[in-house]
Amino acid sequence: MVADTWLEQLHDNGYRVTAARRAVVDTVHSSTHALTPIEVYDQARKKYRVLGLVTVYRTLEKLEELHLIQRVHQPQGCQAFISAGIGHQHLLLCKNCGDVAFFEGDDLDALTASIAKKTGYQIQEHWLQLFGLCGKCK
Amino acid sequence: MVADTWLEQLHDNGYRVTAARRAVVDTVHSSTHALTPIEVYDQARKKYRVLGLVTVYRTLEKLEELHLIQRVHQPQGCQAFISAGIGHQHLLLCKNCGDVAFFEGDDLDALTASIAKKTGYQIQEHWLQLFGLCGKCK
DNA sequence: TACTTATTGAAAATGATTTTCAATAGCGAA
DNA sequence: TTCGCTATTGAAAATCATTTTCAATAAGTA
Repeated sequence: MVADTWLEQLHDNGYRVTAARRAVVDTVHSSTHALTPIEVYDQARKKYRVLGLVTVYRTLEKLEELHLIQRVHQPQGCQAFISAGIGHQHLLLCKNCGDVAFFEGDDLDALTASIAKKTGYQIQEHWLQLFGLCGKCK
Repeated sequence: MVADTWLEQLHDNGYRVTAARRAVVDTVHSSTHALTPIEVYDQARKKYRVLGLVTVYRTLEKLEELHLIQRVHQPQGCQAFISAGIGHQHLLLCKNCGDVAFFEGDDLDALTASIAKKTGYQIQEHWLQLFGLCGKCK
């Protein structure tokens, strides 16, 4: 299971690898949908019955801190999480089924330079997210 | 006061123009920072003492519905609102002082075409937000 | 001016998230 | 392998933001 990398990261950062964390990590790692804490809880409990919702919150917090997962912002809410991807990536969300695709290769240098000039801001970061319909839903 | 436009819009859409709504509209309309409901409440109460927090929530809801304000997504949270701007605009936020600038003229057609081809998605919308330091803070 | 009814603020209800706490279990050291 | 320290656990309680309920009030039209 590739989720092992996440467990290693937890361990390497001084966190213990427990059955509860394994269930949460497996669930989030393997999902192509952004999951809310409750959704993670429901799915992870199939793997580890006695899991508590509190532990889901605490584990998501640590995974986010280690940049292994990221919060997904959507019109309906911003409580869902998905894998952080590797390197500088952005998200593309299917408005119909909620599936998430990653992409990279956004070159916004020309745009940010122009905006910096116009606004007088020094631009440091950008958030870019696309919405549409995935191959199956369109 | 230019906020009159927003009051007119409320009125034209069948909503009544009340002292409470005037206070909320004035506050949000004149702010260059994204404000949370509580922040709006605190500021608007200086203009209208008996204002209730519930009315702030209800008024923000209507302003958003009329596309006069928009929700601002940030790492610290997504409860803040700011004027919606006019036409297709994006936000540029100062990480230091929280000031918000608007910009337009993002041409992402080439990017979205390329992403669409790679991912098989049909792209419909994009969210773009920049972070940096404003002229004063940099 | 009068009347209809949208709007109000307070209090209660809800829902999500966080804290508290005693019991348990990881995992490094011996 | 066993031991012991202490991070982690789940349940319950606490907190925080937001929404609903409701009777009193006031906007705006007739």
